[in-house]
Amino acid sequence: MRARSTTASDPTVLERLRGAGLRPTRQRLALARLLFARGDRHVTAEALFTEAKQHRVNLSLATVYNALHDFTGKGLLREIVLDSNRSCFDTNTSDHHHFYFERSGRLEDIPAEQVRIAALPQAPDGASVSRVDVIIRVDG
Amino acid sequence: MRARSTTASDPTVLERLRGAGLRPTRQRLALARLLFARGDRHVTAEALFTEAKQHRVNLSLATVYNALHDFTGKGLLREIVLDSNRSCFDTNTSDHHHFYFERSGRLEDIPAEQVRIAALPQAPDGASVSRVDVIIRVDG
DNA sequence: CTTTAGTTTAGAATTGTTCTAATCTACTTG
DNA sequence: CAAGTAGATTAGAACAATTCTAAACTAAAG
Ligand SMILES: [Mn+2]
Ligand SMILES: [Mn+2]
Ligand SMILES: [Zn+2]
Ligand SMILES: [Zn+2]
Repeated sequence: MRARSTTASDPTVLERLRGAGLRPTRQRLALARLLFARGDRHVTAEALFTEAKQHRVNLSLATVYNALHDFTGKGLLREIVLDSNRSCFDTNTSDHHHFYFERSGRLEDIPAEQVRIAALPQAPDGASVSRVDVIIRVDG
Repeated sequence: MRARSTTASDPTVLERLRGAGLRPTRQRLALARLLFARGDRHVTAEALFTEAKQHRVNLSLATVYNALHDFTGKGLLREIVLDSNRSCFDTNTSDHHHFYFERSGRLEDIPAEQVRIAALPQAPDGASVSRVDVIIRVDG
């Protein structure tokens, strides 16, 4: 990992943070790299913190929480609640749902098209639906 | 509250506990009365504890947690996860879904018939779906 | 540069929940 | 009924996840 190399993938991550109106600090850049480097991910604050340490990124757990919340606030991440006592952040912010493997705690995406909601009771006056979460809990 | 009055509604609650294979202790009876007395409810451990205190029912928070988990284990309640950091128990154990009013934190039932799931990616080999949760998050 | 508003940090504090070990009690048996 | 016992309750300690605090830092603006 040698020092803090400004690799080829950085410009993208940097633009991403700037575009969201977030200062591209060393810590945020490092976390954004870990989060968005490859494909969609579902992470926990603690897991991301551990991963950062493994990559020799020095930051505090508080910063990981700050970043996850800031990213979520700017729409770069989405928070998923599965298990009280542990929140999970999803790098896939498009409309989709989840399989939740209760045994392993793993999450797997389900494309939005595969789920169709037939009808809905009137979302009460002046109330707008902000999101529909479908979580399919699986034993295996 | 004058002693532990065996009111008219007790027999039902008592049978309910016995039927589930749970000893009808004073604390469980009191909590079951609060929970099942009228219509479906969504409660938090802390909220139920507060409610019990208001009704001059003396028990500890640990007992509330124990009871909620025991009841859930026996199928008398169902646990809903909405908000990391707070689990919520539902006295309606039939198949149904929820509106979640993010502002107020209130939950409202949606009958199962009103939601239809079109298709599902193969629930991986040997894995069985234990439950499908649909949570419609509403702003209002 | 200098300034400043936003960010990070360590550690303390809070919150929700679970655990422990002692005490109690509902129910069985005699 | 009178033990006896498995199961339940309890206070308080312990834990784990998360948030807060206030001081030190730093990106970006001037
Ligand atoms: Mn976590
Ligand atoms: Mn917690
Ligand atoms: Zn996802
Ligand atoms: Zn419900």
